[in-house]
Amino acid sequence: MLDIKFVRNNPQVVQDALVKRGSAVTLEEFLKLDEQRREKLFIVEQMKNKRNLVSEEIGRLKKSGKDAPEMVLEMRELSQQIKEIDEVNKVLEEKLQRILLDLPNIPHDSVPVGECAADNPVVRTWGEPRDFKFAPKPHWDLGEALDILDFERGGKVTGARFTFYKGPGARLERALINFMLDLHTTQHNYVEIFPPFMVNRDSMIGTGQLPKFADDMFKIEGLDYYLIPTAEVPVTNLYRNEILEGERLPILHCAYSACFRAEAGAAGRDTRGLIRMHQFNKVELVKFCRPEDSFEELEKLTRNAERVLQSLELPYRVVALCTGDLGFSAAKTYDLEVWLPSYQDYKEISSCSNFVDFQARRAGIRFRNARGKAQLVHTLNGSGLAIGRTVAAILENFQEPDGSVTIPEALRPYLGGLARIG
RNA sequence: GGAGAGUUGGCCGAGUUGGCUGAAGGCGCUCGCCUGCUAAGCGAGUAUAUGGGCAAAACCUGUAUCGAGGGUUCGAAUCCCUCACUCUCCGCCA
Repeated sequence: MLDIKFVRNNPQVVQDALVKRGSAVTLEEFLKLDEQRREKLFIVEQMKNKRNLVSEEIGRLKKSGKDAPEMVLEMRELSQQIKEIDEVNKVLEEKLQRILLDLPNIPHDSVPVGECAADNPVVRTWGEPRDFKFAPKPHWDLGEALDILDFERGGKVTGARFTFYKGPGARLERALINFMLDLHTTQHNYVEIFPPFMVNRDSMIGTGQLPKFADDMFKIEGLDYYLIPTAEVPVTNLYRNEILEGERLPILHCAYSACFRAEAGAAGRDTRGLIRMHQFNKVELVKFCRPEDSFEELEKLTRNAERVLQSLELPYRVVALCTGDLGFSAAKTYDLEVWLPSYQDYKEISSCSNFVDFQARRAGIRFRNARGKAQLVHTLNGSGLAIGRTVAAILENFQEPDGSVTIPEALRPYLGGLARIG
């Protein structure tokens, strides 16, 4: 959420940002409502001031044994008027709040201007896509042939975009989770969190999923709880409505969680394999830091996520999301894209973002600055990494002509020394 | 699921015959004084949000906030209703 005062005083800056994002939203309605609200607020607060003063006076008179029926009568009427204006104001406030909650973050100055993913500049590339001397298979074929992935039964037992991992496949998934958590906790100083996989509405609003993206989420029937689309939600909301001691910053957390996404609007995309599932596993990195440090922390966080791909010897590239492709809450985002032979392309496996104070304002996450004043923190997060897509990348990039798959060296200790599947 | 108790400032904890209580007292913290050092002592300060003064900072000022929402009242931390959460006992369960 943007600062209401900032929007009020810099409407053109906000409007320009909306245009750069490719949004057609205008601020006219907001500015009009805001003006109305402040006008009414000023009036009603003066009325309340009068009521407070007169009520005190009535109290004093009563204490000294006197009565003041005409004052009571007058105040009764005033209170009625206050109530009416308060109701009007409440409606105005709700409208304003809704508009504010639906406004996306302002892209940072360093974000390239562009319309869509095709405009995302490549920042750097690591590793070389392997030159296969045979026709490489897609991971879904490899997985089924090796009997480690079972999409068909996933469909039977639950539905489309669900799968079973089996035998060494299941262990590979588990190994990757442990490998990544160990890497980030022991090498990068993140403190591990194991979060709830369901959260309440306030948490979803805090990180920006609600109210705008309700269709992307699975909601628990009969409760105001949602399955988390990423561990970012529970972990960022850990400190919702708290004022943190400044010395604690930056706070670094990593968390494994299952992630649940409705994938509304993704019908027909990535229908085969592990790439786009309703349920997938992910290790997430989350940071809370001082405003002045956040862009440097984003660079570090991105490097931390890259380290996973490097350790697994998976070729990848880093792209900077352009203004048109930037997520709703983000001020700046780097995507890590891993090479997938089946796509003959790089495919997103991690998204690392700086949200500046956008989430912190929604979630009320603050710290005490040097002057002892409460100030909003900056929040960041990034996948470190998506597990399912990592499995896909390993299967495809490390496949052998006979259909077996070599396990990257770094991962073998987590598989009891296993060097090859199949 | 059944029964009971509770939810006040960074923390502890007063306040339940409604009326200068944004909130006593204590602890903690900050600054100052004092002091060979430390400790103790003394003094002052110490919430957040949102409006106005003003374009902004400092500052001044209004309003709101005692789990959340609603009600009664001239006036609610205090009375009433609904909900959430925490704790204890019972039941059930991994």
